[in-house]
Amino acid sequence: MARTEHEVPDDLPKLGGAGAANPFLLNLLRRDELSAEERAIALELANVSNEYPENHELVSEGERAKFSILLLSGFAARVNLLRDGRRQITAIHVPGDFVDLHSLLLERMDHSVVTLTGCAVAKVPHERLRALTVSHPHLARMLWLLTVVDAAIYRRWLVAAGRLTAPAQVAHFLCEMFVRLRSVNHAADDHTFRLPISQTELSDAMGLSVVHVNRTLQQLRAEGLLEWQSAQVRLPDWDRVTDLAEFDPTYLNLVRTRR
Amino acid sequence: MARTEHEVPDDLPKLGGAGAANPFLLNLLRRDELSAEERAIALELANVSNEYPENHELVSEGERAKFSILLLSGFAARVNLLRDGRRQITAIHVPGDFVDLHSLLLERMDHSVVTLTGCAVAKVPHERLRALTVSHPHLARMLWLLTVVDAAIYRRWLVAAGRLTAPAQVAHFLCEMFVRLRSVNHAADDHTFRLPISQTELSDAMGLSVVHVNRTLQQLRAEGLLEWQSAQVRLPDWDRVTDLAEFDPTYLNLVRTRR
DNA sequence: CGGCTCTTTGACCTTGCTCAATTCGCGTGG
DNA sequence: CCACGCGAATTGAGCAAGGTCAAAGAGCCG
Repeated sequence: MARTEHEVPDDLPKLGGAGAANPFLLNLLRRDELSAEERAIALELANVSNEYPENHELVSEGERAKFSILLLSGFAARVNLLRDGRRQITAIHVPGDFVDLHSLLLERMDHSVVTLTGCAVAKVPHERLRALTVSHPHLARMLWLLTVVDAAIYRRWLVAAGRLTAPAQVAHFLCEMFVRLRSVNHAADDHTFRLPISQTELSDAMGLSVVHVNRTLQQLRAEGLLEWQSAQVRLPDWDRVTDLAEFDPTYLNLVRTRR
Repeated sequence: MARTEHEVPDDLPKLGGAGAANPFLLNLLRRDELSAEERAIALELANVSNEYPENHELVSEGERAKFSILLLSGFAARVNLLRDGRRQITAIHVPGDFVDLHSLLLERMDHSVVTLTGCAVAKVPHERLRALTVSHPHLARMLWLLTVVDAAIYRRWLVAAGRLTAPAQVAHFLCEMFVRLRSVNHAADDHTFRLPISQTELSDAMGLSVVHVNRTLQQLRAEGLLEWQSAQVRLPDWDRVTDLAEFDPTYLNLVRTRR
């Protein structure tokens, strides 16, 4: 995880114009170019949308899914429950994430996906996706890429959980959230963004206790690395916070290249 | 992670006959049926093999890979280094694993892959794989599946790291290794298998200190859950060890179904 | 004005870490 | 055959990060 550069690339293209409002398309366009036809299909996949309230189970453990869920607005979490009721959140999903693409290939869900806020989602039938792997291989590779980026994020969370102190781990998470949200135009350049998750949820994601997360946040605040009030987060000192977290955004693959 | 059944399916097909000796083909055949042509291609991918000694860096952090590495024999690890030299192993790969399939879609490697033993590997050019996504969509989906299973394993490691005690975490790892090795015919039905990794490597995978891993192993031994001498591991009480670890093999997707 | 959820605090405990030293297994050269 | 070297496994002692339990504030909505 040696860093060659700390900074988020300041040359993140603004990607205005058609479809820029659609976070899913944006997610793809950050990483490769798409033909007009591919863009049209992507927009169509993200078209029909259902609304769900906070705390709704979008995907249930044990089920055999018939469609994959694309998150258009709101936040969701991948949750694993333990016998004694404790839980681990293995991923936080933000607008534009194809939350449940994995289920296309998994025989049976080994975890559930829950909304953390009200969410608008598109449900894409697996048949449709399977057909795309035949008719549009490049677009299919882009979807594959999304799952591979998910995997890269898991790896980074593993590193953070295994080898960083609590403050560094939390800082790493916040840096990641900032970069991911900014890539879909949900974060401002001054490192401010909306993060509507409770400390309990954060503690489940970090594998820490709520009490310790609370104290960790206070510590980050005291060191001038974090402001967080009523779901508004700001990272006032990006250089120091990325340094503490050993954060290097390479793993997010926010680079346009042939895939 | 509620378990519906602890046991590894005892009906794991033996999958004898042509190609059964090839762990990569086996890995695919455990999860779906393949046409004769697909089987031929899979065998061909796993054909030309290079040998590397222990502790060889197969993939280096920062590089732009031009081929993916398929592991035919031996053990390898995905490694992330931290600034201070500490490291986290995010995955252990066993024979048959398409270790580095992820690099097909990643722009630049954010971690390295290192052999833990002598290894025989096949290097598959990315061009070849990209062509397969066009010419053989189903086979491509099977490769996609392999990366999605990798992701499922990461998630499970996250749960174990975040919410299990050290003994349970280590036990979970050993259960997983057993099931994965058995699926490529590298483990016996009496829960014995060869696991040529040092306690230091295990500690890097678990995110624990070597000292603590050593004590944890002693504890598992004392409780009659583990025998481990000179790279031979045995789990004498499968029911109790899966219970301790809350191990449920569903996430490994060792089920033949349409993908 | 409750009632509810989320955040914060205090006190105390325990898991797992660090540092440092032995011991063991095993291959090598004498 | 045996001393030596070396990496890996093991042990001991003391410490610290993070957990648990329980209670007290804060913010928000009906």
